[in-house]
Amino acid sequence: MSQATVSAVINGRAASSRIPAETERLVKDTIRELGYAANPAARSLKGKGNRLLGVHTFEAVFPISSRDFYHGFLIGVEEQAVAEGYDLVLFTSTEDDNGERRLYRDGTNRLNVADGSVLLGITHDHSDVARLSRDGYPFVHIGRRAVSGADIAWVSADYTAGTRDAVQDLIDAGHTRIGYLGLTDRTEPLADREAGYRAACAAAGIPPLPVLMNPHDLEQEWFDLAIGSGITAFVAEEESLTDRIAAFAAHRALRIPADLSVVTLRDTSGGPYPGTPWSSLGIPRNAIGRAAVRLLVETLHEPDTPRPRQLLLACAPPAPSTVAAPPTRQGVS
Amino acid sequence: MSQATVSAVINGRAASSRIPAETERLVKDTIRELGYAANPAARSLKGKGNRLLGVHTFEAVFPISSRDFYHGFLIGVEEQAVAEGYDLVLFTSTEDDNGERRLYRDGTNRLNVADGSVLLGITHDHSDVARLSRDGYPFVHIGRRAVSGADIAWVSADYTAGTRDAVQDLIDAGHTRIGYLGLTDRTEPLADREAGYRAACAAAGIPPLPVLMNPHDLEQEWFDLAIGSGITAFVAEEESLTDRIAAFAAHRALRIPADLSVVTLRDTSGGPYPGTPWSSLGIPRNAIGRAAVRLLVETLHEPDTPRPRQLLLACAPPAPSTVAAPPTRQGVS
DNA sequence: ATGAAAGCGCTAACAA
DNA sequence: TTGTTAGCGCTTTCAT
Repeated sequence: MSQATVSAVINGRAASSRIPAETERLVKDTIRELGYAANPAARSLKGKGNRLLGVHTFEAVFPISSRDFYHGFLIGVEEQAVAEGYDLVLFTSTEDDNGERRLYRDGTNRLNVADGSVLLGITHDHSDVARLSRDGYPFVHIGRRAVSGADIAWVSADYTAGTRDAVQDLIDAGHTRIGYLGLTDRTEPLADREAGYRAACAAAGIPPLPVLMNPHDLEQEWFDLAIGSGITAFVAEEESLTDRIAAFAAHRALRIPADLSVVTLRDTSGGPYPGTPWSSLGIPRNAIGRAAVRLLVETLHEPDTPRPRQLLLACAPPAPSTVAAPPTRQGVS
Repeated sequence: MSQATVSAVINGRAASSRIPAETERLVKDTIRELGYAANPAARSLKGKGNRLLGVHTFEAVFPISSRDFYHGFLIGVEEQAVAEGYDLVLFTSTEDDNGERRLYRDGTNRLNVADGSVLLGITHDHSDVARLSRDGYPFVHIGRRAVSGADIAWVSADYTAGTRDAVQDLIDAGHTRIGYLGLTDRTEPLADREAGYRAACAAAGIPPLPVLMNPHDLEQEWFDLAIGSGITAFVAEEESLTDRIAAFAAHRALRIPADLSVVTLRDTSGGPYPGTPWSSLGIPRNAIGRAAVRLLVETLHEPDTPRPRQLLLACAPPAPSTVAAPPTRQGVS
């Protein structure tokens, strides 16, 4: 009984290697008795992979801790990893001295310990991702990421369609002047939302009214002007923005949604009043996480099979909690 | 410039290998330029370790998902792993056909991919753990685990002292007949709690009144008997048990804690009434998780340094929400 | 049907 | 100061 025989048995190649059933049983029994366990490092050195999937978050978060934007994705990633029989590596150690999470550090690409990785989070430094792609390392990004010169695999919510439909609903409800509130930081997912807004406006022939500002720069004066100009609904990229609106509206005794409709484009638990959650675009985090892992594993198993490398998953439409028909204008009706 | 030179530079042995600073810079620059990354499988084959710490949960839970008993431990584990510069492997794939999570499966000990592992959860099958210990694999168990013939490293809350003190507080409040409610399943952590209860009773010279039953076997009749026998306080191992007590007490119009004091020995978010949480023993989950990783990493770095391999961390004493002085008996005062 | 041997990419001892 | 070389434990091809 040689090394080769044992290897064949362990790898289920007993039959194809024409090893007699008796020998196979003997090997298995001996393995059990001795407590032998194949060294994963050695087999992975031989190019067999180690059934490890990495998870890398660009922002410095503890992936496990719950109250986090990324947590929902992670659950999906984990569920699918279990289903595929992979274990998960949480890359938590990749923070460099500047507090940024890097993929490469002093020559060692940490991700390499895993057969493939799921990347999530925003980074403005696309160079690491580009390099990863150049190096041929298998990865899937959660969230659309455009990196010039590289065909990045990603899975994202369809923010464009989701926003378009949400704005369309406002239009259907009778709104004709709909404000769009965006952050100054234009990452892909935010640009997608804005594009959806513009598409809906264009289709309905109403004017796009986008404002890109950081929440703390928004002033009551700006709000009063907007309302004065006839805006009856706001669509905002984030809760931090809608929260400002809620405050401004309260100052002017405007009720949400009776006097003003508000939709946020990232799902939240908060709302303008206790018990009233914001109407918000639902992000299918779990499904995205699962899809990312599925895509990654497929790529790992059959690298050469052509397959779509970018996946868009539909958003859940906003509940109508802070959306209503525009108020009937006094003196107009 | 040879392989050895590069290796020395990467491993920070440039100085000790007396490699000129110029060569070192050249190597580093080239590394950066080429995007070279040392193969972690190969270095770990060479016995260098791969800075991966495993996390294995015996119960079939998704380690990441939050509302879980284990989540608090996991956060601690993760925080300390980050601090020590290790990445985490979540072993999610170790479920066998019977739905049990095994350490060994068809000859391959999955844990071996990580330099060491943190184990958590209850298993009645100690054989895997015993074998792991015999094989010399470095691991730390979260929760006390007694495995005959093996000196298991573990970190646990000091349930014995915590329970003792909690019962002592009841005694100090004037209770002299204190019921103990336990599950029929006697795992180490539960046995520890019971021991603490018995110790407090013995010290105060009051009778220990333990009852071991599953929640659904507890009947109103039993409760009435207990109250009739003069019991004025219950200490229970779990919320499922105190919930039964709350129901029984409600049937007899007994108020908690005015008529009956109740303490649970595992922290919970629930309580007998909305807004009233159970007085419960606080488990320092985060600290336990951190301590486990610290112990594991110490063992990894200095296997031969003698150190305590079992750690007990103090519990937080119960808040007084469902604890009060016993009612003054009618006709006695 | 089984065994011998090469080599995966690295590290470290040693030779030059 | 740098290069050569022998493994680490496994898989796999080829010879027996």
